[in-house]
Amino acid sequence: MPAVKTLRADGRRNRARLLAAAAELIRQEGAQASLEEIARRAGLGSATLHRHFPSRHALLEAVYREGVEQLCEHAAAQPGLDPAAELDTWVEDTTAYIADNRGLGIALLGSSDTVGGDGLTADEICVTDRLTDELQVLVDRAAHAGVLRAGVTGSDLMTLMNAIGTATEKDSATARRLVRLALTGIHPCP
Amino acid sequence: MPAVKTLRADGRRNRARLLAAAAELIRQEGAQASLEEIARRAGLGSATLHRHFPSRHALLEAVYREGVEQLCEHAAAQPGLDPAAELDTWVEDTTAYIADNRGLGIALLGSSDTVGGDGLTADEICVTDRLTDELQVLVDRAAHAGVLRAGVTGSDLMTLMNAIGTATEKDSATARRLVRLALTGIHPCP
DNA sequence: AGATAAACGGGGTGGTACCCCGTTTAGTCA
DNA sequence: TGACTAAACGGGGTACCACCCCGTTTATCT
Repeated sequence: MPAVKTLRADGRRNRARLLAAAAELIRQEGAQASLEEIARRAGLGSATLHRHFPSRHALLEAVYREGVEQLCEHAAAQPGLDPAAELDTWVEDTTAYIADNRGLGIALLGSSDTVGGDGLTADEICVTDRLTDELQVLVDRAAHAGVLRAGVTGSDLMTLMNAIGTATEKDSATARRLVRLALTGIHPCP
Repeated sequence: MPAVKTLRADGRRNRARLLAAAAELIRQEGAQASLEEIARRAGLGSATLHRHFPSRHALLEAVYREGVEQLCEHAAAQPGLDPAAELDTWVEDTTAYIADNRGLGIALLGSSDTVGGDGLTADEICVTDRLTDELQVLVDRAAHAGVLRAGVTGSDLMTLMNAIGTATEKDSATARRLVRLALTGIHPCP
């Protein structure tokens, strides 16, 4: 059992209901889905939603935490691919995920307002940091293997993924095409 | 004098006031600035704003029409640069413009709802088409010169510019860096 | 000047985010 | 077990927003 965890049984149950309702409505209507409607669908008062998630950003982070965790584990699990392909694949997959899940992009963008809502325990970190850290591992590996252009940072790629994923909402096929384009450049090499 | 133009003198004056107020507030608060507040600053009722611009999208288009026109003329005026540099430069400049002018990106993205609001006369076309057409000229020229990777379309680049510009609002320096990155790819060539 | 249609805007509707504060309920301890 | 206490809840209020109806004002033309 973790050291710090205080949340009453009904609180935990209602938090889960809110997250489920939020995930569903966000899938349908995007990241700007009505918070009132989410609370309504969860069968709870809107005040309860605001108590659990003090901002839209906090709610989005919580909704996507699980998916982001899977993406990161997926990255770590890649066996013997070469560093360039490894990086490219993960960047492409993650961008497609952002495109498919309207809202994650916004979750990543927004001012990462001071963590402290009572929906977050101390040992959790925000999804942005989680993704950025994972990406940095891949970037470092590629750089070390000499297959990364000088000056390219993890932060650059993060912004790029976010940009493309957000701009191609609900069209992950296009997102993948654009990512590949951006990774290889628009001009032929020789 | 153009053939088609019917708008009463007060209508024309108020339309200009609305555009000026909109440009100012959008510069301050971004594309989601309150329409009520824009009308208020223009000294007009909100109904008047909605009559001139039936949607936020229509208003944004009108606000940025002039700037877009300049970008397009700038593209046509480039003298003897080689097609690759010509394309790259324009794409970079335009993306920086989108980043600097919060709202233009959204104007480009949104469902280009059927033109027909009384704020548009028949001979005007939407800014998206204007930019896309200009870009296509540069793309064709580059493709003809053999300096464009096969399969790259104007639409691809348009989406990419939009994505990067929107994701780096108010930070055109980063926008330029990311565009250059995307144009040349993240891996070294040989 | 008078007619007529264009343009205006006060004010209504229905929606949203966010929060106060009295009420309910889970957890605890004798 | 029952009583106590703090956690959690939610009805309802405030303030804002987009959007529109419809009676009033005003430009334009003859």
